[in-house]
Amino acid sequence: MKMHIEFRHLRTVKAIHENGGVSNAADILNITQSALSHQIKGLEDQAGVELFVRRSKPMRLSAAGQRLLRTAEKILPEIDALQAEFASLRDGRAGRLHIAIECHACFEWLFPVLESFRKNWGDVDVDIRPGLAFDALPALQKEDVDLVVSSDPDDLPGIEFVPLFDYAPVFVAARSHPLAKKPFIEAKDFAEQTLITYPVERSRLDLFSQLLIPAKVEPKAIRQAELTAVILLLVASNRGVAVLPDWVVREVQYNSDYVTRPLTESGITRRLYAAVRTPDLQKPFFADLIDLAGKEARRLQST
Amino acid sequence: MKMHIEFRHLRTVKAIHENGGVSNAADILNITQSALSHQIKGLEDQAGVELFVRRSKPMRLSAAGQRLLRTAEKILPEIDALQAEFASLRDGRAGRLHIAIECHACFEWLFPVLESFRKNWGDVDVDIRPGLAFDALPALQKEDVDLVVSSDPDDLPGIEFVPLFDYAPVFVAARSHPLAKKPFIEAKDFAEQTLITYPVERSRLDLFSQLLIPAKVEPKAIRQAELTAVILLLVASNRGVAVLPDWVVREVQYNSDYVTRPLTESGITRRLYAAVRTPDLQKPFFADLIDLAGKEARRLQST
DNA sequence: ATGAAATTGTGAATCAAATTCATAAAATTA
DNA sequence: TAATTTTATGAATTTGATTCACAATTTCAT
Repeated sequence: MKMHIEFRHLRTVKAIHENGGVSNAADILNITQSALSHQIKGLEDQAGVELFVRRSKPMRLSAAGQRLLRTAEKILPEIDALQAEFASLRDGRAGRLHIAIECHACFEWLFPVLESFRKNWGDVDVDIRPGLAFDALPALQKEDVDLVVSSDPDDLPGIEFVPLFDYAPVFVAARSHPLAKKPFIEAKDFAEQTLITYPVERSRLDLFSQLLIPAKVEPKAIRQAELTAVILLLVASNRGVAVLPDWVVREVQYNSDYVTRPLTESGITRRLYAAVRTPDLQKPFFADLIDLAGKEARRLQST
Repeated sequence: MKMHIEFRHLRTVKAIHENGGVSNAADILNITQSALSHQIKGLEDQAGVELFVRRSKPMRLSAAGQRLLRTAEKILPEIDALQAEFASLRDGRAGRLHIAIECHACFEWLFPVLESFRKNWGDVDVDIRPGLAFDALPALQKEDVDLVVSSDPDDLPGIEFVPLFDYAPVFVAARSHPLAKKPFIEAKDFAEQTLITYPVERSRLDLFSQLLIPAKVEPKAIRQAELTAVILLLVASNRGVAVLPDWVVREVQYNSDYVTRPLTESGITRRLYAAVRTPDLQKPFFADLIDLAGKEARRLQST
């Protein structure tokens, strides 16, 4: 015996309870009284349980019926919420914006951006997803995430790279460090240095991809630190040197015992992109986020 | 545009997610792949939202689809639980046993009965419902409660009165009370007494219905107390006299400064009944409760 | 009380929609 | 590139929910 409870049944039971009787419920539900009668009979037959007491005329819920009502009152709002969310998802007021950041320092500017974003778009499900920094772009294609902050644009089908802002990776060392005397830093200068980096593979560090790998230079040692503040602390106390985006160093002034120098005589410039699926660019809250990100970036640059 | 999400859709989405793809899901659900394809298309059309990403071949849930999955995983167990409860309700392992007690002192023996009952019948929803002591029998007929403990059997259609045990309402007074000298108490003895009773209408007190109303005797004063222990306390300190079931006085020996005397020379005997709806008598846990109640009553009587 | 009104139940007919069948189209794997 | 797997589609079929018409109860009013 297979039982087939459907939403229709839950709505019926709820309506009968709230309006006292099948006839009234039928009016409310825009359906025939006969239909409800058949419906209830079918449900009771299949459940093998009496859902209503028929002693008195406007019939009432039995104990089992009341149990069913409890479930109905738990489930129906859940579905209504879902419908509402789909509706506002259709007209662009709601959506999901799960962000993966390849650029390890980007928390710094992303956080304030998301704060103001949430004020405008309360129905958008915002999240930052760390831990998948490696293959973020495949995840973007698979809709596991919705936006990737990256500085390595790639020509992928269905993926758009929107420029956010430019920055310069700069050399950071303690004021007392020998290299602090140089006006700019070159690849070979790193050969004898202990380098402090974020704990990511070197191909995704600007210093390596732009300078050291092409020049085939290897630092004397590499030490890794998770947090920007810790890196700067280590640098200031002369445990090594680092390369960080200029705006990071400018923003996080925990300590002034270090100096910054450009990389190479002309300086290196990098560009940060927001990678999104092409159709998502139409969605208003994506446009708004990218707009906000640009503003925040400009604010940081001018500090 | 009317959208029609059904349980079928929730199960489909869940199956596609868990088995990776429509084909596998179709096998699991014992349905054609074609049916699922149509089903999904219909759902996406009506919801106006893309539920799946079709870039790669075993197709995957989109962001919106994942939202739907969350609801599915919340709702489906709810329905499964309901079905399970109906199933065990069918074969008599589960049910509801909401008890109304007209007899105010009956908490005393009912509580230990329910304690052991719960051990045998964990799936039965047991409750004592105070506050509707007045029209408990109509509530029984309407299935608002399932058992009424009463000492006034009535010939109602569909209601059965099962005898539980006999008891004698006895007179209780302080040892120093003048009436303590009498071997038994008569109606006229109450004329000059302050009577302490439970706070219920007098027609439902044994003393009035069996003795005072027929004899047209009115006590000098009436004072009400909620708890048996308090009544006995008041009696012991000579604030008045009371009439209580014999087993209550025997059980609750808070204080030995009072004596009991029979009402009338021959004593009054009353019988307590469990009123239930006739069909419920077939249910095994009803039989068990009545059995347990009898045992407990006998235990009390022999104390 | 007794007819009138309202409420619920039932079988046959109807109608809507879910599923199947038979293929095609597209993607993945060997 | 062929073979296999996965998904999509249109027409036919089947399922089952709803309506219609009317019967059976119960409640309400006078």
